[in-house]
Formats: sequence, C-alpha cells, structure tokens
Amino acid sequence: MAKLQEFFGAACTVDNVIFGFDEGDLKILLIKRGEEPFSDEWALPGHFVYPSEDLENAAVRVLEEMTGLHNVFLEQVHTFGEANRHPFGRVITVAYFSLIKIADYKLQPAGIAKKAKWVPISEVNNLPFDHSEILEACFQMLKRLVRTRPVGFELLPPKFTLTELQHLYEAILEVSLDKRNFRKKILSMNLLIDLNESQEGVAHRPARLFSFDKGKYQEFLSDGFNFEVKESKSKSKMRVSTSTS
Amino acid sequence: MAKLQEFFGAACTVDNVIFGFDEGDLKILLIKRGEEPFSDEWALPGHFVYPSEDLENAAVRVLEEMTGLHNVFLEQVHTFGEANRHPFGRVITVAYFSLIKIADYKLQPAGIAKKAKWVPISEVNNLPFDHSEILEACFQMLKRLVRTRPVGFELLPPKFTLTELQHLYEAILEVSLDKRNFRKKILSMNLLIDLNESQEGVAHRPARLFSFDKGKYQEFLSDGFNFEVKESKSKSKMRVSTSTS
DNA sequence: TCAAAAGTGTTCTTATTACACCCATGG
DNA sequence: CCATGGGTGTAATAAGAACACTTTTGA
Repeated sequence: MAKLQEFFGAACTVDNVIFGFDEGDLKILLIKRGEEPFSDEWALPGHFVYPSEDLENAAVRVLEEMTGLHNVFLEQVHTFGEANRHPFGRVITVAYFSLIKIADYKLQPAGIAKKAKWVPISEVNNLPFDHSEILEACFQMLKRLVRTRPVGFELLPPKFTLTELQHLYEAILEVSLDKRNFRKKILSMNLLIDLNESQEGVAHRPARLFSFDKGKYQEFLSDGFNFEVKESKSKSKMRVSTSTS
Repeated sequence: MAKLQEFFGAACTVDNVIFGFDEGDLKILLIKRGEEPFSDEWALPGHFVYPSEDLENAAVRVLEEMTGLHNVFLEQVHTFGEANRHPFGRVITVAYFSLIKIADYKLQPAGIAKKAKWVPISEVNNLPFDHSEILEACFQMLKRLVRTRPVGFELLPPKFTLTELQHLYEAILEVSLDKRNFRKKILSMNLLIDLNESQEGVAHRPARLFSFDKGKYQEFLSDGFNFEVKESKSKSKMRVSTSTS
C-alpha cells in the first residue's frame, strides 16, 4: 500500500476545444506551442491548473487568454488520464469545449493572433499528445448537444439568416438537411425572432434576418428540447477530409 | 509564472457510483470509510489513482474490489476539481458510474459486505466531500443514458418480466409509464427474446420471462436508439424522499 | 436576361398517445 | 372465490419525411 504522500505527485491540466463557425465551416482554434514538449507544433490550447485554482476556473482562464472573451459557453467533456500520456510526468487533463462567435473573436487585439489560427475541423490532423482523441470526444459532444440545446445562439452572430442556421446544423451533424422541413421545425419552436430586416448587397434575393429569443433560449437551455433531424434522402453529404500530410 | 515543479503536487482519485436494481428500487452501493477524513461515514467508494496507473484502470480496480465483478458497465461522468474540495490537499476526483446486477453481487464472499450497503437512491443523503453532487451528476447521466442505450441489460438478471423492465425504467426516470405503450415500444425494438417460460410460485397469473438479444444489444450500444418516453397522463409518480435526518 | 440563393405547402407515412377489460394463479 | 398482477388492441392525434417551383436581387 502506497503512502499518502506518494499520491500527491501528479499535475492537472485543462485543454480546450474552441469551436467557431465561419464561411460555412465549423472550425477550431489551434495554438502554436511555445514550450516543450512539442514546442512549435499546433495543438489545442491548454494549461496547467494552478495549485489553488478551481478546475473550472482554469478552463475559463485559458479561454479568456485565447479569445479575450468573457461569459462564453463552456462545458466539461471528458478527462484523459492515461499514465504515460505526457512525457514530463503524471499529467491528467480535463477536456472542455466552448462555443464562440468568430466575429467577436476577430475584434480582439492581435497579440495572440500570431500564434493562433482557426482550422476547419475536417482539416485538423496530427495533433500532439492525445489531442486528436480529445478533439474527437469534444466533437461528438457537440453533435449530441446540438440536438438537445439551442447551440446556434453561441456560434452565430446576433443577426443571421435561416440558411446560415441550417448550414451550421449541417456542419455540426455532417449531414444535409431539407430546407423546408428544417425551417418548419425551427420556426415552430418559437425560438427565433423575425427582425423584419434583410440582407443587403448580396447578388441574389436577400434573406430575412433573425435573432434568437433570449427568453425562450434560456428556457431551452435548462429544459432542453428535442431537435431530431434525419439526413435528407435526396442528397447526402459526406465528411470530406481535405487534409494533406 | 509558476515553475513547472509547482504543478506536480496534486493527487487524483476516482469515485464510483455503483447502481443496482432490486425490489423495484434503484439503489447505489455505499461504503463505510475506514480512513480519515470522514472516517466511519458512509460515502461513495473511491480511491487514489496510483502514480503509474491509468485513470480508467483505477475506476475498474475500485469497482472490482467493491463487487468482485469483472467486465462491468462503467462510464466516466464528470471531474470535480474545486481547489478546496479535499481537506488533505489538492485532490481532483473523476466520477464514474457503473451498472451491476445486484443478484450477481450477492453471490460474492461477504468480506466487504460488513462495510458496504445498498441504499435506495431516494434515501441517500448527507454524503461527505462533494459526493452528493457527484451522485446527482451520475444519476442525471443515467437518466440520459436510459433513453439512448439499452441499459436494462446491465441491471436486470438474465431472465426478467416485462413488468420488471418497466419498473426499472420508472425507477430511473422517476415517472410512471403506460403498460401497453411501454410493451408495444420495447417489443417493437426486437431487443428482447421471449423465452417461452413463466414465473413460478407467484400468487397471480405468472408472467412470461424474457432475456436480451445480445446481438441487437451490441448494435444498440454502438448506434444508440431513441427511447423517448412520456409520463403516463393518468397517474403521476413523484420522487419521494423517505430520508429522515 | 442570367445566375444564385430565398422562400413557400401539401400529401403521405409513421410514431405516439389515451384508454379498460379479461386472464391465470395461489391462498 | 377473491386478491393480485399479467396480458391485450384500437382509434385519434401529432410529428416527420418527401418533394418542385416561383421570387428577388445584382451583375
């Protein structure tokens, strides 16, 4: 039997999969590591948890350092604790994922921008540590979440079109959806407010703009909903990995 | 900025919510602690993760020590890492939950039985540490899981009646269900095998016995299903806390 | 006038809900 | 013969799925 002291030699980190949606693509934020191990490689943003820092607070701290944003959607996903997952010693990592509006991120000073980049999720590969596994777990979590919570609110700008919202769902779920059925369903939830405004300057019929109803949104956040979607039969959409080695 | 060394002073534990189903009640296994802190109090079974032990393995180890059972359903739920949650230092705990057949457990030698007991979930209260919060998280997880995975297989004996299965769902979801609708739905899944056997020695019409179809079960385990259930309109069932302080 | 995306309804099918009486057994 | 829980079907409603053409704008 080990003595109590021997158990207190581990470190804990948080790693954060930060999702954004831009140009029809679901993306995550990667950072170029400045320290060993894996210095100069692109990895998930993360950091050690300080000795007297709450775990959740560490995740918030990393997120705020990366994005400059506060009050961001953040949820714990899974903890990875293989004994040899980190070369420097026993390091257990807790994975979080968060959802941000990329437009907000872009307004931030460029301090961190030199060492951070948004990468479409289909193009991410060869992450160091067990970060690929972490990403996969977070992506699965997002897929699950999108069917029970009105997640679009976190990822889209304040005003958006129904097509943008549909594309978001398609990007997350990796399916294609029927336009009429999607609209019927999402509108029947009374979650959206029709702003009676239209897009401007587009080379086609301008779309109506909508925003989320914050009251309804909070309701759905706590109670959940059931957004079951089935891939539309006609045209199927495959996940394309455009990554090259 | 802290030095690397300063991060390596934490300990990691696992805590395990072990669910069983018996006498129509959903129960969990509690253990009488043999060590400080909270010695002699009833708590969730758990233990430190050894320095070179995989996290998941620690959860399996605790489970096997407690129950003597192998290959048990076990899933990670959430990690609790408030800085001051443990009086002895920085201890982060990873919560797991598992599902066992209480009948199997009862066959085990009674070594641990003196310091362990099954408690109906409605009667659990005042657990030490943040164990109440951990239990709540695991119970929520079980509720979620029961609607997407054929969880009954893990909790019921090899042969069971449809009413027993229904009572299991009712205990987990804390609702009452319509008998006919429940049967129609569960039978339509082709998950059950009608054994063409009947109960014996009951003071009423004997019920047919069923078992799970292992092939179908595996399929549902990986693909999931959608067991949406709505509380039956006529008679509602409230969660009754029979605990007395 | 063309290209591009927006917008819009109906029919069919499937799943869910509500609901009440007879049956088999042991005591 | 009574108490107990087992077992069964149908009609009404709601939700989901399939599907194609017209509209508005800028270039």
